[in-house]
Amino acid sequence: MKRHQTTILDIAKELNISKSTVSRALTNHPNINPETKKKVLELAEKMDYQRNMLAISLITNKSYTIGVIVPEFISSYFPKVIVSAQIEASKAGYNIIISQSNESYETEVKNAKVMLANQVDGVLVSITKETRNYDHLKIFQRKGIPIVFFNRICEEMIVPKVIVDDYEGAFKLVEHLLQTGKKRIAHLAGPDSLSISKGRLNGYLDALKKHHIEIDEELIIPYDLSLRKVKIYVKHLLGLENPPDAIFAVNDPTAIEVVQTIKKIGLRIPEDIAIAGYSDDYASSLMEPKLTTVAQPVDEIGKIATQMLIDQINREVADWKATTKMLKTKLIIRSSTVKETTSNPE
Amino acid sequence: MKRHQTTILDIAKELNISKSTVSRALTNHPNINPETKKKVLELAEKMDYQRNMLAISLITNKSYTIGVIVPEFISSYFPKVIVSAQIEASKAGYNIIISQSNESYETEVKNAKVMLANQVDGVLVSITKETRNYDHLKIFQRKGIPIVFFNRICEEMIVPKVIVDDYEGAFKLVEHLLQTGKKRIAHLAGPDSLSISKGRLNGYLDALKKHHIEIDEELIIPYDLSLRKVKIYVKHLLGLENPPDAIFAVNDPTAIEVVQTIKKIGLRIPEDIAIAGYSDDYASSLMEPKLTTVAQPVDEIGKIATQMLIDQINREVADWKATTKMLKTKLIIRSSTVKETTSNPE
DNA sequence: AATTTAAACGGGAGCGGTCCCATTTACTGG
DNA sequence: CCAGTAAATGGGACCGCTCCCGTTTAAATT
Repeated sequence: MKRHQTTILDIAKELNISKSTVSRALTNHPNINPETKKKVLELAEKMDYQRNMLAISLITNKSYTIGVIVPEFISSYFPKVIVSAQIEASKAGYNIIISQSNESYETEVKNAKVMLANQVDGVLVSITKETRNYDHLKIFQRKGIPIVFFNRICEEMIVPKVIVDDYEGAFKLVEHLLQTGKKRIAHLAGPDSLSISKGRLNGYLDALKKHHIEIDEELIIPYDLSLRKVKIYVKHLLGLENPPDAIFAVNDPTAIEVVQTIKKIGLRIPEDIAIAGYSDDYASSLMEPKLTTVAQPVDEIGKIATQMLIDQINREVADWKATTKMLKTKLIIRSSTVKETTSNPE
Repeated sequence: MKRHQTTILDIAKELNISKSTVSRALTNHPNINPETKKKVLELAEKMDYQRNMLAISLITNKSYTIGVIVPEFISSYFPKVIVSAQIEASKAGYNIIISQSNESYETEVKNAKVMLANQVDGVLVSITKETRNYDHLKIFQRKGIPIVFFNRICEEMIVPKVIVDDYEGAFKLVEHLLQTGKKRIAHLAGPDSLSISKGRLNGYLDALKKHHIEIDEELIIPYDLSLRKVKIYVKHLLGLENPPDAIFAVNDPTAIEVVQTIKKIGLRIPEDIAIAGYSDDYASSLMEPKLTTVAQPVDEIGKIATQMLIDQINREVADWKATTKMLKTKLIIRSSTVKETTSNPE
């Protein structure tokens, strides 16, 4: 459908002035008569004038747009981070283009190109579980477009990152499980292409070591985050001759799936088997039993990542400090690991 | 940070040809020697060339970008619709700019202007609970930029809309409650600026009428979707001399909040009081008791809305058929309304 | 009165592409 | 051998705007 634009030239003609003057009125330029300015602004309003950011961005080589690339949109984690990022970006006058990769490397690559083509001033990225090649992201670096990773970072790229202390979070969680008397703690470990998986796995391992629990490789299940497979793994674990008395899943959606499976089988949670997850999803506090998990400061993650990005954008030259900001997590103990939470007055 | 762009002129110089020829190579124009084309494409790849969509959009007056304006991002509803919309848009070569209004009218207006300034080819809109003035959306119409509403529509604008049969969904739900023997069904009704609220309320009223249940105004609570207030309303309802034996909340997040409140008070669900919601949120099937609700075909909504929008965009002239597509809902009966769902083999 | 100075505005190049209209080159047929 | 034609390329206007530089006008200074 063809559409027509009101341009500054239309305003200029109507007022019998030059487009330069109109431009000055619209951009708060000092060299302009306040009366002329007033006239222009009024007419602009009346004519439904909207500045064409494409033209402006083309000239100024600045789009005031930030790209956000996230792997998925189904868990509550990324939407929450994005809301926070959007609020922060908005404060600095930036808009956000969001794209979700559907956990597909191909889609991520495509989305990155779109961001490039649309001249974003910077990108906030969390990679998919499939991403093992980073060329599509390194282009940003080569072109001098700032990039900040959060949550699912790319370790080999030396750029700013915002993460949480996954190691410590997992460590505390596993210690908690041990304190409740559990001895055989299984772990559904995420793909080792993701640093979060590694961090959580190492926290798990070290907590066991610290408490002199022998590590049983049988209890560590490599898992690619496909929820469909959870049921199989759980049944496999329960079928072992020496089955686990607790399962620590790499994230909450997985833990929720584990709980559903266990409930269907008929075991009691947490008496027969305790379950814990990671990230404190929206549903985790609502389900029965409520899920013990490690909460991440989602708002802060979105806020800080955006601040770091805008900071980079505003820098004259690229000084690759590339600080990695690591935030603390919080262990949230609920009824999936302890029989009755101390009565919960609220 | 200053950055440099590889332009078609760089390629042209390098190859000693004109930028017109380079352009032809890059755009699959027929009038070009295949060998020249090959050379150009190879060099472009080597030089990390990325077409500048800003420049292209400026000329062609087409951005291949669709704006999406949603009121919130916290429930799973809108993210799901957006994922589906993005997939559909992508098929047609369109990208998506998403903005969420945080249920704030002001933010929605701002976001609409951003969409305009960024020259979107069309917009997909679901309004906030506060929106009562539609000038910021009518601008799109005036400028000939197609707009399609979904879910939270603007009734007074004659444009394509994608909705579900809220009336019927609520009707069936309330009939179900009556069939389980409930007699005094309360309704937490949404703001009447939203058509969905009205549809659900009318479904509720008509279902009661059909079954000759007298309507008790006391049981209909006007509610502005602020979850914090739910607790107060529930306590108020329970404190009535003739309290309800069922509560139908206008949406799932509210119903979930109702359930939490009732559980804390100590009443049994559904024996003492049954609870039902609307939209089948992610958490609804996980909580205890599982929530009876009315499911919406989210994937289809996103898909159809996007198709209708792109269809409008591709039209030569605006022929305001403005069809409203109404989709069917599905009643999902769970344990918040019936004691034990018939054992659930899966 | 002549000159300086500042305020306000106009003109035009150019951002990175597309696309129309020449122009050049090579090949065909009479 | 030359007009006619098609294929391939070049040149340049233009999309809507910013921004630099030059011009006009009026007030201030000497």
